[in-house]
Amino acid sequence: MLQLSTLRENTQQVIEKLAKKNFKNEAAIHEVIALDTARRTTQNEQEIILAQNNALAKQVGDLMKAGNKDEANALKETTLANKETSKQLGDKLADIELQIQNILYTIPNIPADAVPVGHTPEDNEIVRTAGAIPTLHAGAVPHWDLCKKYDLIDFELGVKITGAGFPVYKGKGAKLQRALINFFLDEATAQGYAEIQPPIFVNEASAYGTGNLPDKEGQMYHMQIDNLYCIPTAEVPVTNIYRDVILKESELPIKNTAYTPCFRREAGSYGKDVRGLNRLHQFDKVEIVQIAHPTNSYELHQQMVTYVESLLNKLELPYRVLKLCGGDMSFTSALTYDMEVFSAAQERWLEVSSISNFETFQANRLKCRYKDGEGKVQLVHTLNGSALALPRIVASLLENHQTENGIRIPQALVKYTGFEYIN
RNA sequence: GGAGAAGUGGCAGAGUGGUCGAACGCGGCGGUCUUGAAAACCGUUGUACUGUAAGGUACCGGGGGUUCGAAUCCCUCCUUCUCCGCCA
Repeated sequence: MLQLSTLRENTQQVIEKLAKKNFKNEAAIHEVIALDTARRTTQNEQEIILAQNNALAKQVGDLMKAGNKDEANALKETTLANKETSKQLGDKLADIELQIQNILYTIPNIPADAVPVGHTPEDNEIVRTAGAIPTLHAGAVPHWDLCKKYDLIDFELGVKITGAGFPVYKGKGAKLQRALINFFLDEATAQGYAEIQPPIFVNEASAYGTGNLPDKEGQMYHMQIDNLYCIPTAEVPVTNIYRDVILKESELPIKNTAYTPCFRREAGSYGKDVRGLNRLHQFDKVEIVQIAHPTNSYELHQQMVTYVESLLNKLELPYRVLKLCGGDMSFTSALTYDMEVFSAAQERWLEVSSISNFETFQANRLKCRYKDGEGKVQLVHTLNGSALALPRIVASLLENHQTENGIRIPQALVKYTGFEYIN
């Protein structure tokens, strides 16, 4: 959620910058500014009446004490009339505030200057490509065939137990999952990220806090009986730790990492995008989150990218780093890098991580702030990234490292799997 | 799930209808003293909105109500604690 002060003070600039995100609803911005003016007028009117009533109430008290009942009763009439007016103004104020909030929820974050112009994924900027794309042996197959061949992941069994998109990991497939989770957590911890194990269901307030509500209502599983949501990413519970918190400047940056299962309804996905491990309803992910000082958040953002690259290098996977264009970025992000690995048998790039700086957009909604040197309260910057999402890593790992004699486990992972080959 | 008790500032803890944004203490910050530190002493110390400012308004778990006036009374929800039941 953008700050009203930003919209009010830099209206034209904001409109121009939002064009890069294909946001064309200028009217909404003007409307919200007008509503804000109305809000202040109304609030002022109400506060004058409230102040008057506060004074009158004191006088009534004094008169009663003095035994001057008639005069007290006369004052009471004014008070009661004021109360009625104040109530009406209060209702009007609440209505205006609701309208303001509803509009603010529809305005996306301002993209950073570094964000490339563009509308589709084709317009994303390839920052760099690294790692050698392997030449597979004749007869190499996509990961879904490998899963079946080595009995690693059973998709049909998942359908029986739950439904499509809920695979069952078996044997070395299950062990590989556990190995990757431990590997990612250990690496993150070594980089100074404090490990968190959060709840995987969150309440409504948390879902609003990170902006999953109301924007992505239909994308989350919802448990109506207790009004809880299954998290689509650890970002939600971890970032909400800092909801309504005022931090000390010296505490920044806060670095957290968490492994959680993630749940996504993925309504509207179809075809080759959902084949095998490419898109699931339940998957495992290790997330990294930073709560940062605004002055160095972009530096930290780069460090996060470098860190995720180090993971991909250790897993010996070819990857590329994309800087997302305005049209492909998420609603809440100011700058996003996507990491894609090349899945050699499918011969396509798969997104395995998305690393974003939200600047104050999320912090404003979360009310996560810090107190600066002068004692003033300021919004923090929030950042997060996957490090990493498992399914597509597993897909590319199986495909890229397949040999005629089995699937080779990258050296860095062997101490976690306990085996060097899947065969 | 049943019965009872309680939720006040960073913490601890007073306050049961008006003068309470809230005592006292601890902690934090600033200062005096000291070669330095500790101790002691003095001062200061919530958030938001609004206003150029002075100031005003709101907030004592959340929401609603009674009253001229609510931290204080009533309703409701949430949370915590104690006991019982159930249970990985």
